[in-house]
Amino acid sequence: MTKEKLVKDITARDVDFAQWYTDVVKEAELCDYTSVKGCLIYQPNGYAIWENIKNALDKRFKDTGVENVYLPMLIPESLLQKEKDHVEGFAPEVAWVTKGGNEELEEKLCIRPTSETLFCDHWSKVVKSYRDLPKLYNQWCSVLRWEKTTRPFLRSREFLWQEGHTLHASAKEAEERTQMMLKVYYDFVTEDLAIPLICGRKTESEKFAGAKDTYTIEAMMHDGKALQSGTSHFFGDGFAGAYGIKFLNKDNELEVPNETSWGLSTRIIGAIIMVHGDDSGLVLPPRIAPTQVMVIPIAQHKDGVLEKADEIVNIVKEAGLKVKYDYSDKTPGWKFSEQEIQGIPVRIEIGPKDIENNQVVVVRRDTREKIVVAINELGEKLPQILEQMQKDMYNRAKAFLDEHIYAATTKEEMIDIFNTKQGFAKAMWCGSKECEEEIKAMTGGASSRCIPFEEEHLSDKCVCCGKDAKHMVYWGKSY
RNA sequence: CCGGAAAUGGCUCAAUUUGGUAGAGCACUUGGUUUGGGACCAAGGGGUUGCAGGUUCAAAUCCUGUUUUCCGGACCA
Repeated sequence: MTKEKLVKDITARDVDFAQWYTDVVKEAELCDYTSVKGCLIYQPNGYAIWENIKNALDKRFKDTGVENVYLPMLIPESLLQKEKDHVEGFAPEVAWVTKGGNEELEEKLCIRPTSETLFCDHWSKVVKSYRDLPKLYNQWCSVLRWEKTTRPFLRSREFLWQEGHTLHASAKEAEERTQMMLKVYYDFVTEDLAIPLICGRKTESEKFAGAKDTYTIEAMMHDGKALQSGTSHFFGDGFAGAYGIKFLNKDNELEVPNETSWGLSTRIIGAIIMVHGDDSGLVLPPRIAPTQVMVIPIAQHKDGVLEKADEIVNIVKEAGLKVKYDYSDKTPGWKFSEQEIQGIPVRIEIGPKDIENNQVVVVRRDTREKIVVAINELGEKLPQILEQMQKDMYNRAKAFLDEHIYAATTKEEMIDIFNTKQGFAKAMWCGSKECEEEIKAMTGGASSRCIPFEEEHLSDKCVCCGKDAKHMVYWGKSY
């Protein structure tokens, strides 16, 4: 029973991963398409996941002193163009507003692809003194990037995210903040989403447009491809300089402050799907699941079953868990499938046999393990089961990640890894852009994911050109 | 942006090859029987075929354009 495919209409994951992903998104009713390419409707099941991510992450931000703000969605062209690398990086994918009503605008307005420019413009007006620093701002909003290829959650034109922007008196403080926020992402994604990560610094060519350093958390999807799941950038004083932000320090000298930005988007929902999902649909980590427990009565027409189910629902509620029940006249099998497609972490089956024995059957979504629990112990055991499931999900994904990282010391090994295996490679690198490009070409698209904080010494030479190696790099094909 | 496929009730598809007045299954509504892995019977409601032009006595069907989706590639979070 455990391996059997119990949910129809979902393509098997190992048969066609891309189609499986699309099927899960659709069948779990996470989002729906609209008549504008790349702009999605987040349905209740999908939006609720985002709300939970938002709440959990927002709390972690605020614990570090960050305040929320909201800036406009329109940016004048002249403002966008002040930082050269930035505008070059984003120009190909910005959308423009050129008319207001029937009147042509004198200056066209871009719909924000990200808001560095607006934050800088604002700070250039309000920051005067070292006493005004640091600024620790974040905004939850949507941004627009005119993507050519779109996929639900992974790459849409409009997407929801948070963008944090901070301004500091010293480069050191800004660098610390950059790392601090990466750690916030790391903790959140590994602890709450049960997704294991590789993290480190991006190479020069993979950096954010205008950043001095970009740090990243990278997750491995079930098909072995990487998903950049969150980034934290250190800007130095580049943006601040370009936008004329200055402050007087304690010695009454004019200084340019240092800046950071960091973002995580609805893309992470794609990671949850592709790391934890299976042939029956979504599997949500208990801590982030909008509904943690689904109560399904069996033979509900019989006397006392629904009353007992109500009792169970109350016990679960009192245990502090998010619970739903399904008393519709569908068959139990249908209800089981529905709960599984949607990835609700556990269901509770309660029928005449259980009532007789003062018990319920708790079924874990991830393993389908059936656990018989006495009703008087349910309130205590259920949170333990969910917590165990959260841990098991992380450990399974972590084992998968570890098993799919392969070391390479020669070009041949590198090519072999990406031709015959799914996953990441780790290999030494000389630091040149040319080698990154060559590796990408010869492996069929593997790019450098990051230079990890703790590098291993695999050899003395670059895997590509054979010159002296500077760093160990994780490589992978990515979304 | 390049290559391939597709768009027909809410969903999956048929009818397109050979132009002739849209059909099925699922879903939905009502009634009944069921209920420990997607139940069954009966009766019902719902579509000017993605959009815009064109050819024709006649277009879901042929032609042109366009939009969206899916798959693959280049680009990007």
